Parts: sequence; C-alpha cells; structure tokens
Amino acid sequence: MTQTETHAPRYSRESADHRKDTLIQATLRLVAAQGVRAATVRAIALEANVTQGLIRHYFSSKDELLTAAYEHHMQRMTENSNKAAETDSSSAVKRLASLIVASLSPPVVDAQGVALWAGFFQLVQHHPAMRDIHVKTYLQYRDRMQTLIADALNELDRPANETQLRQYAIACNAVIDGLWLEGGALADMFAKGELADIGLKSVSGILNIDLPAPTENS
Amino acid sequence: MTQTETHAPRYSRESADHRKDTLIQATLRLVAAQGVRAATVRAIALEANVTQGLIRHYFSSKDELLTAAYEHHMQRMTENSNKAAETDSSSAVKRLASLIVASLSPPVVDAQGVALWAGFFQLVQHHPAMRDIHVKTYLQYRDRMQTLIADALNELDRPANETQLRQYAIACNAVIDGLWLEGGALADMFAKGELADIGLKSVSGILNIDLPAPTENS
DNA sequence: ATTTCAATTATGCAAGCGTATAATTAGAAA
DNA sequence: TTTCTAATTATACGCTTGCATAATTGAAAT
Repeated sequence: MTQTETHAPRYSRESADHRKDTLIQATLRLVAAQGVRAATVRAIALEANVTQGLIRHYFSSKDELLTAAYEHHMQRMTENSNKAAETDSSSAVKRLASLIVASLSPPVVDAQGVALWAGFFQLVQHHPAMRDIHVKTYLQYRDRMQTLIADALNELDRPANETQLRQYAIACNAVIDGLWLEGGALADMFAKGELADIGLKSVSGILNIDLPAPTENS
Repeated sequence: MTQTETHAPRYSRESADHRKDTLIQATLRLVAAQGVRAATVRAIALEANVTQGLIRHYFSSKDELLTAAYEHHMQRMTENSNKAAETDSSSAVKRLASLIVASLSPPVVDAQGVALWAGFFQLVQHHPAMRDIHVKTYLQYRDRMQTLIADALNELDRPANETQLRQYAIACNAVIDGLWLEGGALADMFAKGELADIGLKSVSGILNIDLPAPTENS
C-alpha cells in the first residue's frame, strides 16, 4: 500500500482579514447570546470553527479581540442609523425624522443588539481603549444629530446658537438612547411602531417642531 | 506558665441581617469599582473582612448574593429619586420638577452608580431573577412618573387619557434614563447642573408644560 | 517534485474560579 | 464553670480560564 494517497485538507488557510472577521463575528454572536462571561477563548474558537491557538495568532490577547469586536459592533450600529438620513431627502426635517425612526426600529433596535451593548458597556467603564471607542461613537452620533437639528431649524427660519444646539442634541440623543435601551431590554412591552412614534413625538416636543412620520419608501 | 490566658477573639459573631448587609455592601463596592468580573467570592470575602466560606453560609450561591446586591442597589436608587418628590409640595408641577432634578443630580447620578448598573445590566439579559428585578424597578419608576404627569396635567386643566399618559411617561423616563446614563458614563463632558437643566427643558417640551427649576430648599 | 514557512493545530501549565466539607471557636445557656 | 451549638474559619477538590510553546501541515514559490 505505497500508493500516493490524497487526504482531504484538515483546514484551509485564509487571509488575515477574513480570519479576523470570522473571529470577531463569532465573538459578537456569543456575547449577544450568552453574555461576555460566555465568550471565552475556547468558546469563541469553537464558534468560529478553529482551534483556540489561532486566536492568539491574530490577536495579541483576548482583550484585543473583545475591543475589536466592540468597535466593529458600534461602527455597524452607527452606520445603520446614519444610512437612513444619508439619502438626501429634500428637507432637513424629513432627514431628522428618518434618523430617529431608523434608530428606533430594527435592525438597530433588537434584543441582541442591546444585549451586545450591555455586555460591553461594563468593560467601557474599566477599560481605557473601550472607553475611547464609546466616547468616539457617542460623539459621532450626537454630532450627526446636532447637524440635522441645526439644518432643520434653519429650514424653519429658527436658527439657534451653538449652546442651544448642543443642549438639543444631548436631549434628543438621550431620549433616543433611553427608548432604544428599554425597547431592546423589554421588547415585549412595546407595540411594533410604538418606540419610533414616541421618539418622533418627543423630539418634536423638545425642539418645538412638527416632525412628520416618514413614509415607508423614502 | 500555666496561668489563665485571655485571647483576643479572632472574630465576632454577628446577626444574620448585619452579615448579609455587610456582604452585599462589599459586593456593591467591588462591582462598582472593578466590574462584575472582579467580584469573585474570594474578593468579596476579603472586602467584607470575612473568609469565603461565610458567604455560602448566608447565600446558597454566589448568584443569590449578586441578585440580592442588585435588588438592594436598584431599590436604593429608586428611593433616592422618589424622596425628592415625596415632599408634598403645593403643586404637582413642582413635584414633577423635583423628581427630574433629583434623578439627574448626585447622589443618583454618579459614575459609581452607573458602573454598578452597567455591571449588573448584562446579567439582567440572561438571568431571569435579575430580569424580574429590572422590570419591577423600571415599572415602579415609570408609574411614579406617570402619576406625577397626570397630576400636573390635571392641575393645568389639560387632562390626558391613559394612552397619552403612558406615552408621556415612557418618553420622559427615556430621556431621563439617557441623560442619567451618559452623565454617569461621561461625567466630565457635562457641566454641573447641565443635565438637570436639560432634563427639565426636555420634559417641558415633551409635555408642553412650563417646568420651573425647583428652588434649593424645597 | 521539492523546498519553505507562515497558518494552524496540539498539548500543557499555572492561576483562579465556585463550591463542598471538615475543623475550630465565640458566646449564650445551663 | 462547663456544655453546647451555630457562626466562622480552614482546607481541599474539580473545573475553567487565558496564555505559552511545540508540533504539524497547507499551499505558494522554486
């Protein structure tokens, strides 16, 4: 039996980017489903269909992987929210309304997303690198909100100064964060479009603007 | 040297209530300062100046201690917020304003409190008993808010129906939660009374009410 | 074909975890 | 003073953790 035998490869080599992404996705799935506690090196490796040694080949520590996963998640959430307001609708008021509704509807609002956020948030308090990501993402979203608010007020010939705009942005951001959080944590306590509806009405009240609910296809 | 020697007691016996409280306080201190991860059985025992075996003598598992600590913390926060509105001020509007300001000022707002909340929140997602506590506390606060809103609107001869009140309460609760959260997480980004100020203005806008800032001594 | 080497697996270790159980001992009761 | 027992300490076990290091191996380069 000295014939040349062909073995099915036991594993395939992948590009660094693809592997890193695989590991990050596996991490996010675990944190969302079972919390940070469950996202052990071994569990992540299993979820990603690799052996645990590989993780250290691409990330110098588990902390680094967690940080990368957090950044990835936050970036994706921000993008999902922004996408809605990107479409340069004719009016700034409509763009603002779109951002609010997008931020308070799936896929941004869902139990898994909040579970993910919650799992990471405690790390934010104690891990400098994660804190930086949190601050960056928070300000990014708030600034976008502030710009939209400024545009909307200008459109209505009610320009506001920086101090005023800052307060508006903080307030609108807070109400949306609060609704998003409770909507994700206590999903079954709210009707389908209820959060988005409340969000629109609240921002309308805070800014003293009439924000119409965006139509489905815009 | 066979004289009767008196030894200083190595430990003292305490009542069950006192010991439980000691252990809960130690747990809260650890979670706040270093996250849930750091709150190990050994660390808690050390912080409470007892040996680790004692924990199991009073709590049938570590989970039970964590749950008790969470409930204790949430209860304390709710009480702190409510206290301000308890003082039966002449007007319902003033009581509402007091609740908002109290919820957005120390000691309710502080980094440690938010760190504590964050540490526990991830457990809420995956631990039924903790979820129950979360729901209970959330509804408790929101109902109180709704009552105050109803009173205030009645006072202004602008009564609202249940559906409307529910939406108001959810919205006001959300904006306060959001402000509380960011205020605790990013304390250095807000001026001293800024959060309370924004909170008052936001709720004023949402309810279309003029909420005056409460005076210091009321 | 053969070489080459980084990508991947395989194995092991020291530390820390929650929990169980046995041994002390403080302090009330008799 | 002595007895008694629950509060507390002391010790240990089995398991999991993150990380290091050595051994393989897929696949590109020659």
